[in-house]
Amino acid sequence: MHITWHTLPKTKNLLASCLEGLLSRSIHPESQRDVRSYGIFSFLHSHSHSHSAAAAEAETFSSTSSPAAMRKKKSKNKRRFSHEQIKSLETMFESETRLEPRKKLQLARELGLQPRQVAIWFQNKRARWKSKQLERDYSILLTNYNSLASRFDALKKEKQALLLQLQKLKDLTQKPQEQIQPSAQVKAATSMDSESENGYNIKCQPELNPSPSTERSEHVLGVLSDDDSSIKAEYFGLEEEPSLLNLVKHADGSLTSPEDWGTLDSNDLLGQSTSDYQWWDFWS
DNA sequence: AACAGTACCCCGTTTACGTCA
DNA sequence: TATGACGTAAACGGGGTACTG
Repeated sequence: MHITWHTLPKTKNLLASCLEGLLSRSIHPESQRDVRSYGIFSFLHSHSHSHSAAAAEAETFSSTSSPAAMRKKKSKNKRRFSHEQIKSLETMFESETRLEPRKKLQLARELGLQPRQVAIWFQNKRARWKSKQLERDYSILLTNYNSLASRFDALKKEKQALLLQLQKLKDLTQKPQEQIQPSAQVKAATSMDSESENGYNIKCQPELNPSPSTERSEHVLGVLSDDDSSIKAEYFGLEEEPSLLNLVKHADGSLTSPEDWGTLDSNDLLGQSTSDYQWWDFWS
């Protein structure tokens, strides 16, 4: 038997009927449905039909229509699903993103598609949906990061102002130390514990342990060294979360590890930093 | 318990169509 | 009108997992 492109549909139909016969005798009926939607069955049914249909259309249109119209008509039926089919599939996808086998068969029957086509459409749809979801998540994260960054900058400025104030107060306490008697020092020290003029309660303990106080002020001044990344890392508690650190570093639009996104709840970014680490912990 | 067969999933890629400059 | 580039939907293949006999 000599098989050409013209005899191919007939050949395929012959093979398909043979396989149908074999299938009905050898495989449990419940299993037949999926076997029919796979591999050679899918090929024999869909392609033989689509090719013969396309060939028929080609014959119909070749004599009457322009090549462009013919191509349009041909492609319209050959590949893309119709709007009605897409609509039904979308509707079903909204209710459940994974189809039960029975529903898949029913839907395929209703839409005139192969069950495998429905399954593949759902697979592709899930992939598209996931991709869109990633874009949405990224957008949310970026928004959160921007608001957090601006909040951080505001706090940083506030901290600078408070440190200046602290330095002034220290100068005030050290000058009397040199000039005034010890009794006056105690008075000055106790007054330091009271509320400062801007409303912030700054605790200093120079009289109890002068050297740690000095260390602390050095530490504070060290933090003051405009090393934003170290400050941010410390502030956000990112030393324990390298992935978050990377996220912050790359939040300019170059997030490089999308596989980590799934584990990253955008709420954590705000929640963790605010609940576990207060802004005044900078120097306390 | 180990194994083969099957169905389904995800992921990356290919194929083919639709659109636009 | 034809054409090539490009985006996208449909389809495929491979690898993995769960289930069943």
